[in-house]
Amino acid sequence: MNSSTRVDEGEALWSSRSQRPLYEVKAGLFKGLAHPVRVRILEVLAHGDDVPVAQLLSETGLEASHLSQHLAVLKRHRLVASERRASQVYYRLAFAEVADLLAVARALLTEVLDAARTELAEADGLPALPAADATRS
Amino acid sequence: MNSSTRVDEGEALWSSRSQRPLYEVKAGLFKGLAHPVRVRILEVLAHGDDVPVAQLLSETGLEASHLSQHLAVLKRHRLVASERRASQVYYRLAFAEVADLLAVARALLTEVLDAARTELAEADGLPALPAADATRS
DNA sequence: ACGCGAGTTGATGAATTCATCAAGCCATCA
DNA sequence: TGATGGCTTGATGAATTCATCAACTCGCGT
Repeated sequence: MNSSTRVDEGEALWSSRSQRPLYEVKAGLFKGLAHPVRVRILEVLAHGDDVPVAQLLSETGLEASHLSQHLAVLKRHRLVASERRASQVYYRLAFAEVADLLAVARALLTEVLDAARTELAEADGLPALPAADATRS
Repeated sequence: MNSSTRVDEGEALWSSRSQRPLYEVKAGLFKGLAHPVRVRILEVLAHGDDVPVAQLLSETGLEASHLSQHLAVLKRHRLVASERRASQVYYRLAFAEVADLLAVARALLTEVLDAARTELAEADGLPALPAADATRS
């Protein structure tokens, strides 16, 4: 990756004057979502609002620092927001659209996986299976 | 393009029996989208259907092999499909949902960028600017 | 003030992804 | 058939992202 043009990581998505082409910004957004742990976190947040880190910790079974790093990435991308109340920190999606994005992604995935399954079946001359539903998660 | 430990890349999204947790698959999808060039390509494809490589080549100004590599990534993720007619190769989105995803991403981005802009303005005690519209691309 | 629990930050080596350059295929045309 | 345009594939070093550990900050109870 071209080092001179690099303006990323630190500012992640927005880059002050936003003179950056939108497709770069968009790619940055996807990069922020491009990790299993982060997707998991967002999905948990998409369900219950204002989730304490402790809960994320137990639901994901991750080590605190590891989880925290990913939360930091999500925060840099402004996909989540956090608030400290008493001794605990609570996280939530920064925008409802984040949940929308996950939903659309799931819809697309359903298509893709389904098509792939069908293709494989055809290739093997097998009948298509009843297709497991991807309604949840 | 390593080969030993790699379980990814080759199968990208679906992994045969799909016993892989959905959030991993989803992360894989986002990974496939996580690059400026690939976003650009998808946006071009989202507009005109059945685009010849030559057009992508000129619209992006990329070197042929570079473009091709990204097209290959998109194809592995099954986001695009290609077809060879005579001497040229044509690409198109594999599913309409891909365009949906891009659209939702743009909507989210609008929110994020807008919020960020507002925040910055407030921090500087400046009045919010008229906000450039991100309707296109 | 001291000790802790709850999280976050920093540093570092390992694993991935990128960009580039050199070859390699496939049609089409001379 | 040999040459060419139009793409794709492979290989490799450079740049990034990840996972892990250790150190550190913030509140709260004693």
